Amino acid sequence: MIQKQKGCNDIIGREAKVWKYVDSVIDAAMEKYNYNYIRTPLFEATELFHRGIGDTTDIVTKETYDFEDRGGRKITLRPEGTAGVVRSYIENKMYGDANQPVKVYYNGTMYRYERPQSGRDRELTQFGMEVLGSDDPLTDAEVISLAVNIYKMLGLKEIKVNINSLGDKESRDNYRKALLDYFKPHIKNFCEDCQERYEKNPLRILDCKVDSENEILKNAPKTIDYLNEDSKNIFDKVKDYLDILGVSYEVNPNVVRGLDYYNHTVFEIEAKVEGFGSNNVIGAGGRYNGLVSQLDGPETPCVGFACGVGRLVQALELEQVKLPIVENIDLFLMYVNEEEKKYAAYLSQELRMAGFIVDTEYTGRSLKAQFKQADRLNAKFTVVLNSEDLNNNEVKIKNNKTKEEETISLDVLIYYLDENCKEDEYDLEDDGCDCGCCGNHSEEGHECCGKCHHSN
RNA sequence: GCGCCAUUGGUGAAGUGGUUAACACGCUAGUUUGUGGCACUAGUAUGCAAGAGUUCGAUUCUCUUAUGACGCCCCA
Repeated sequence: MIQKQKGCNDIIGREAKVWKYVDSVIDAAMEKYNYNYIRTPLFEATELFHRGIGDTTDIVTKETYDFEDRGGRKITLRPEGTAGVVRSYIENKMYGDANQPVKVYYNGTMYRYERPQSGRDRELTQFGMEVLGSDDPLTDAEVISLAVNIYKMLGLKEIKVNINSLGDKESRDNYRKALLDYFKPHIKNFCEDCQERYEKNPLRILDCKVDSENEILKNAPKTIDYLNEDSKNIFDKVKDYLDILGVSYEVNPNVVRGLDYYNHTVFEIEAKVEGFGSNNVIGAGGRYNGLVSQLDGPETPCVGFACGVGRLVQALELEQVKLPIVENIDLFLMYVNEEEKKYAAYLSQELRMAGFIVDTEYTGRSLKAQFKQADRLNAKFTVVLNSEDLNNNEVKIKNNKTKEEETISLDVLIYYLDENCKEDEYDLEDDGCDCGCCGNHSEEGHECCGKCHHSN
């Protein structure tokens, strides 16, 4: 048997509906903030990621899917979304667009050559947004609040925003130097990995798991103490705007993104869900003012955010968030003989065109088994087609919930369904909630009926 | 890249170096001349991830590979 590739997943059944729903919420939110959907290729020239992400760490050298195509070109499956968006921004000369800044969002699969473990797969889906062409701290705040609002609209309750600032290049360099000086006399007492990090990526010592309780680590210099005047002002503005947008956050000096291209604002969003362990960071982002020019574009300030959809779905499941997912059909058509079957085929087509969700029997099962199938499909109504009834231009329709059966004229079937199914749909969307399902259920002081899909 | 544990029908699983691989759910059919969901009866893995080895004999022991779970490295 041919199995799926390591770290890849088939998303099927109810879970697939959850993904579809999450996608629809993302689309709706992005539309409100006026971010435009962008699709870029799944694979790009390897060089894009080498120059974009930088080859300082293991990431680009060991953890991407690289291959040569038949023409000998070096290709890499995209491991993240930003590099492709920036490439497209430059190639399509979006810096010349009348509308500035350029606000885009993406939602698609990424590929990372890693050993799978909890919350990490080789094929993963990320959505994210980028604002290119503005250094206004309001864009930093807007990106963070948009991310937070998407989580809230989905009904995620316990989320925490950690922000930090790395400052501009000068601040970053000063900080890095201070950090190296600080750790120099102590590093030999740290774990092996940290000793290596000291050489390769000293900022990451700050979130070492082994040495996290080490007093020396706890008292390490903080990025925000090394911000120069400009950087400090920018960070203060970002915090101001976040307050105005109603986003609660915590300044966490240990948030340091691994890549070189980040400067100024960096942030991570955690889902505080029981059983999520160390994989509770569901989204992260920051400002990357140097990336566009690094990829041969004009000097362009940018800020962005990305979120792993898999982890997000996992968080929704762990929090047992109720989602408005339709798992029923309007009508199941049953029959026994060939004549009735033909009519079932005809009628199902007509009703589908009229807007109803209709299914019928395809496996030659007994009537008894067909009823079971109707139950399994959660059919609101069932019809057993009967030659005699059909000759009288009639049909017996049964409400599968109340078990009441009525004989109605075929001519009014559509109106009958229209009336009775519409009501059901209204119930479903409304969920009996009077509060308007505003997505603010995690806000303090907001009262909820407790019946809608945002509550447990 | 490193480590650790696992893999038995459609599903949850029990089990053993030796004949027909428990049990339950599900599914299909019947009891019910075309109205189910209950009940009862019957059927439902020539098969224990794949390949190789040890053995008279392997689902069981050994090795290799694949996949899954969880750690480490790394984390875009």
